[in-house]
Amino acid sequence: MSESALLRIGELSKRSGVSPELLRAWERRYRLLEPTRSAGGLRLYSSADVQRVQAMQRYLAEGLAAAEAAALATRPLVEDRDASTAPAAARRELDAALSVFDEARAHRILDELLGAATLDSILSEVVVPYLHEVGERWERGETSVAQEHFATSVLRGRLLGLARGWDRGLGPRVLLACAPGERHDLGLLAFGLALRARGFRIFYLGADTPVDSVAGAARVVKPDFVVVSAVTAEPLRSAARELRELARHYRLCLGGAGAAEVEIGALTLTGDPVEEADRLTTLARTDAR
Amino acid sequence: MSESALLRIGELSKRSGVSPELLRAWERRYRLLEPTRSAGGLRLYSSADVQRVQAMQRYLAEGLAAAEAAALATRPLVEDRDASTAPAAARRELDAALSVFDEARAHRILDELLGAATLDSILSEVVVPYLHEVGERWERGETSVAQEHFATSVLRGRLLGLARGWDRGLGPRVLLACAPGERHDLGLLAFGLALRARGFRIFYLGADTPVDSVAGAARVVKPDFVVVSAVTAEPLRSAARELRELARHYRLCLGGAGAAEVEIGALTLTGDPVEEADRLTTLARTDAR
Amino acid sequence: MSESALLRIGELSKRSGVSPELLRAWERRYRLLEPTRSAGGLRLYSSADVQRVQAMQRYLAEGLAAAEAAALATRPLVEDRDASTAPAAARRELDAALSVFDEARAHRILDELLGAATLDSILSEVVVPYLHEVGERWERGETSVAQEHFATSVLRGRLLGLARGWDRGLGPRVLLACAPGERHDLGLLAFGLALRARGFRIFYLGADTPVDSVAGAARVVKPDFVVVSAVTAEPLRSAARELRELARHYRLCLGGAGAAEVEIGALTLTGDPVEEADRLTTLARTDAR
DNA sequence: ATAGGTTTTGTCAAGCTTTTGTACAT
DNA sequence: ATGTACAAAAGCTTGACAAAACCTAT
Repeated sequence: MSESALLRIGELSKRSGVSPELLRAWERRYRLLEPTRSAGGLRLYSSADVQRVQAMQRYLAEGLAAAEAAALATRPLVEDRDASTAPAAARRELDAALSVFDEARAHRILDELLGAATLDSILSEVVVPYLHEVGERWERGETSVAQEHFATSVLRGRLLGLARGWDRGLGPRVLLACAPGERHDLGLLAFGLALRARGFRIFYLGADTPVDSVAGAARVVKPDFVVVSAVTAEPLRSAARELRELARHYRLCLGGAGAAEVEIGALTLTGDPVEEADRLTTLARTDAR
Repeated sequence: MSESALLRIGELSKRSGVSPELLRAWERRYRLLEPTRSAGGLRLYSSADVQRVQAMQRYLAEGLAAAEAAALATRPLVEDRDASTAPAAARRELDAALSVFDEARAHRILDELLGAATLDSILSEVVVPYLHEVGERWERGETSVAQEHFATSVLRGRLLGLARGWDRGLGPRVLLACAPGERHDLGLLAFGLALRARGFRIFYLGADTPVDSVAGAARVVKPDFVVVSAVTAEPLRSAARELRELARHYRLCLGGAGAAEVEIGALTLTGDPVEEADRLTTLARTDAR
Repeated sequence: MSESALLRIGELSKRSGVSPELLRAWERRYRLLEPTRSAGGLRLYSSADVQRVQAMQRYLAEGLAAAEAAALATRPLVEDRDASTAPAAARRELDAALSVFDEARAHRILDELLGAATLDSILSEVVVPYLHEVGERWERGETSVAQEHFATSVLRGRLLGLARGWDRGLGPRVLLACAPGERHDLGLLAFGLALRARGFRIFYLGADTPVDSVAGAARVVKPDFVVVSAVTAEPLRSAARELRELARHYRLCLGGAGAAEVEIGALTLTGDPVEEADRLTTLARTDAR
């Protein structure tokens, strides 16, 4: 975009789609814009002004009142740097600690993260990406099983710790299990935590659970949703028939990367645990009506 | 106890399937329920009331007369909190809670135990016997995989929670891993905790770890002891050659019931985790001299 | 989603699906919402309000009466996500619970913390700061003796529970005692726990212990380190002569804020228990060589 | 189980104010 | 370009109302 070019009000209006009158009104009422003036008194807008107008429009589109939108749009934008690079840095540090079996350091890093960020962001920006990374390295033969086991065990301990008491309360019940043969349960655990943060009650069966066993648990727990997850499609395909039967009695969702390629008429939750938790939340909300 | 959600009579009726009139009758006749009242006089039932109604229904289903059923349902559940008989009772309660997927109650029981007893005694008198019991029931086909998975997951979470940071300090280093193919890691975890309580530094790789991977980890960790464990003999036999090789470089111990029948010239730790931890402690102590 | 934006009632209504009239009714009747007002008197809702509305809807969907749902939704429950994980928040909650003598809630908070964080971080970011806070409030006369006693005894119980069996094992022995006249032992207790987490064996004599008594215990225990602690300098000064004598036979450390101003040729550990525990660990490690 | 009265809770209306985009005169 | 005016949309308060859910007592 053009850099330090100064725009007159007509041009700004054309670019932003906001009428000149309104631009002036925003300036007068909320001090949204701070144009310099030409010799003859014409307003000359800088690129900062352009950005503020765009921000203003975004906020308005979100439904904020003009006064509120303006307040946010004029707010000096900083912070970012920290918030955006911190997770990546934390992930690297975590990786370094875990790959040399330094559990204490890993815990220190996780402690700091838990103190500084929301659980959601830790899950989707540290834990899940880290798991992916480990998985890829594993495929490339760059990680030993021992390292992977160690890292997994440390993380599982932390996540299960955060999970304590996640079956209490009043929200909808969700029964979670990995498909038979599936050993990777941490993603599902992360999903469970994200759901918990949204008020669901979680019942967690963990890795490698036969479908009939899930059904048995469901009869006791009476869940509103049942989630069966797998990283590859194979475990889900093998169990397709049983899963369809399960879907007749319960609201079944298939989770994990493996769910993308399977078609058995159940909701698939393939993406980021936190986002998928949001989806399930809205689903549950509309259901409740 | 749990959250102070108070229900009105309609909701309690819906949840229990008992008509409001009957609920009021039970209250009037047997004082089964003790609802508080709203400002306007509506009954507000606590979770204790909910439980009493459920108990009442169970007793009625057993064929007791209403008066009898109510008498039993209102009786405060006597907890023989006697510390000496506690472990057995706690195990039973834990079992009951976990087999109906009641995680919150399981945690309460474990919390009380941790508050009242030493970790050693909890491990050797509650956790380990409980694991055995589950194993046996599993062999007799009395437990579903789901129940076993659920129970295991809850316990693993607690034990890993207690393990947090167990690699720090000054004691001898111990590297723990299950033999390749071995999936039962909780016994090994318990052993690790018992060792930790004696000052060892623990490095835990968990279930199903290839021996060469253990060796790789050992090169980094430089442990004073390496423990490889299995519940049956088979995984250890299959890996016998590699284990012998491992034993040439490290002080190797074989753990778990499977170790009893294997002969590869390593120290076998077949018994109770706590006792074996004591054995290893004296060994390490004499070593140090 | 959106940042610290303030919503007007229409937008909140659109987002939550609750009519403006009802939102106002909930505010009026249950004080569910606490909007700020614009200059002209329009309601401006924060994200906290949004969350309360969502919680309210969840509870309603569960079948609770509106009044009950609102009561639950207004009270920031511990179980609700990040409250439990962020140390600062946990400290506030703990404070709130203890200052109204709600022991059960305090225990719940501590349970969750123990599940979610490392003991180290709990000690240095919750327990110790909380003790400081109580101390300051006490000086300003804002806390009653009863509150302070209650809080102290609840915490002491928990910490002692964690301390169980901390004298066993292989690590260096540390004898801990408060100086004669010193009644504040919780900091020392926290220090002991941090040491224990690093593999030391702890022998704890508690508050107000005469120095010759410490010496007597030391003859039996044969500690590698003796730590005498006090919050103010006075108790240490009064006992200076005896302490010097003690330092001739044992490796003596002075702990607590009071140690800063005393000069008797012993290592002083004035800072955060966890950091000081780390210092002592490296000291012990180099010693061992 | 029914009858007759009460509480709770969502909804609506009337009358007035604030906010905000747009229009117009200078 | 500026300043004022204006009107539609959105909100505010007060008060009332009715259906659903509950109460007690017979």
